[in-house]
Amino acid sequence: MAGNDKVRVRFAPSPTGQLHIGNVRTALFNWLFARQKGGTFILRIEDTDLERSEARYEAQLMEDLKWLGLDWDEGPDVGGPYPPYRQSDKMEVYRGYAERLIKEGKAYYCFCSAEELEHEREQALKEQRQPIYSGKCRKMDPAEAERRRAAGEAAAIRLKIPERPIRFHDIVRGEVEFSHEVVSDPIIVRSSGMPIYNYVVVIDDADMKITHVIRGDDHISNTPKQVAVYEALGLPVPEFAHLSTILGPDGGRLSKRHGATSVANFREMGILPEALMNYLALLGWAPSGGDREIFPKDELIKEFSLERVTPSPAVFDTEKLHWLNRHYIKQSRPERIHQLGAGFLQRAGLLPASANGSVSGWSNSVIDLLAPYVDKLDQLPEKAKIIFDGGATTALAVPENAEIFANEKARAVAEAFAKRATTESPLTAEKFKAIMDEIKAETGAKGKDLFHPVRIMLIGSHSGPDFNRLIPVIEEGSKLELPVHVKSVKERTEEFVRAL
RNA sequence: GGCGCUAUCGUCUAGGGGUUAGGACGUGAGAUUCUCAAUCUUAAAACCCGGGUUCGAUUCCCGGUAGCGCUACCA
Repeated sequence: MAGNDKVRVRFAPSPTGQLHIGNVRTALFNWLFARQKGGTFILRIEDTDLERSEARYEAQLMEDLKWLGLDWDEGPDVGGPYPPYRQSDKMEVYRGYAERLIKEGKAYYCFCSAEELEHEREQALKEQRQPIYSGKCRKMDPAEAERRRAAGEAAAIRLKIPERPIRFHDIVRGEVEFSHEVVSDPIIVRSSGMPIYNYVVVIDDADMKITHVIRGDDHISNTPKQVAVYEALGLPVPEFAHLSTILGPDGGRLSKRHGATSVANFREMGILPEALMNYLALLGWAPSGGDREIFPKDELIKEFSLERVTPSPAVFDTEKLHWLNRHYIKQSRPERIHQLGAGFLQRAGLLPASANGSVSGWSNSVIDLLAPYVDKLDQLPEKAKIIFDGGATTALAVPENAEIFANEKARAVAEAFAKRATTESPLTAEKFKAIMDEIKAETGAKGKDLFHPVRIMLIGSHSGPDFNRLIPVIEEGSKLELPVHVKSVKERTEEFVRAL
């Protein structure tokens, strides 16, 4: 590969399901590499597996990539100089190349039936031999093969693997070598006429002038077959970079049993795209020095380098993702968090589907109050219980709270507060402060002894947001027409005193 | 089974023939705050095992072990 060629990379997913986090990481590394080098990032849809491919997944996948902030320069939707960008639209091309390989004696027809092959395979395994193709049809006279084909016999097409080691260069792993003895003559076209992935991927990459194939390391064992296809076709072999696998906390492949695995999952959880991007970039890559964690998109493009990608597999760490997400929530423009947060509260049935002026203004202050407490935005409804539930009546059922009220002084504080709060309604932050000063003087309680009982009365817990911000939110909410009534300070206090 | 890839704190990683092996998440402690969260300070925490090369290996080489992947007319 000439070093000064313009970088062209691709992300080539199969539309067979939700976009997995491992695949997105592959997309991200391709994209970062392209953007940094001023190259081209291509989206190609690999749908030769007609059985499993679905159009809706293709649309979903593009949406997910866009959400994350990845854009492509060429693809099935935007076109480009080397169409088509969907394999199912390209069958004739694959067929043409296959015929050429046969004519040149680099591939041959194979008439072995699936049952026959399966039997051979089992036999080989039983005898502890390498389960590779016997090469039976490889020796067949081409004229004989043509006769059988003309007679209507179905045949797959196999590529002849040359009898020498196959080597390729991998940016992440260095030189990789496979003995030809472990590589079967691969089928490149099924007897049905449908070409096979290991074959079409090469043709597509070559046609699209891909310079760097960056993909998951589950493809590493397929690479010698693909290199053989490049060589048979006389096409330049690109650079490879095989990215390590993302593992679950138990060391197994990250899968559904570990929880969220698709981009859609993370979006629905209220993970911000920039947090996910930052986190994913740090999985298997680190900047020189390795002492920096926060990387917004632009910084990532600037700092990223394929040479610094780690070859070892990485365990997905939700805690660290959450840490980054909290960081980006704080960094975000408030309006953005207001909008996203309101969506979560609406879906939880806490806010009306369409909020008018005063409700949406209030919703914003609720979100401002609670957002600093969440790892991800879908925790907002749970945190909002202090506003919507109040918890005054159930508060004493919590042993920790009951213990606090076992103290005479705490009861005195509660009663003193109730006396004033029920007459001063609605309560403001200023009046609240004045009341607390009075109670402090009257009961002699201060610090935790003073504030804990009051907080428990109001939100059912001795810890929570600053009173100065909490009180106005409660009082304002109590005046609004909402799907779930927000109890005023007065209501909460009265209810609590009755329960005491 | 064969082949391949991988191996630094619990996790993500930096580093590299001689280092107090660095940072981050998480965890513990402290400061601050009415409380919690946040923030700041601080502590504990790692070079898989065995050989070889070397004056000296965690670092280079070989082997083992473990994990993962591939071993399809799936992608």
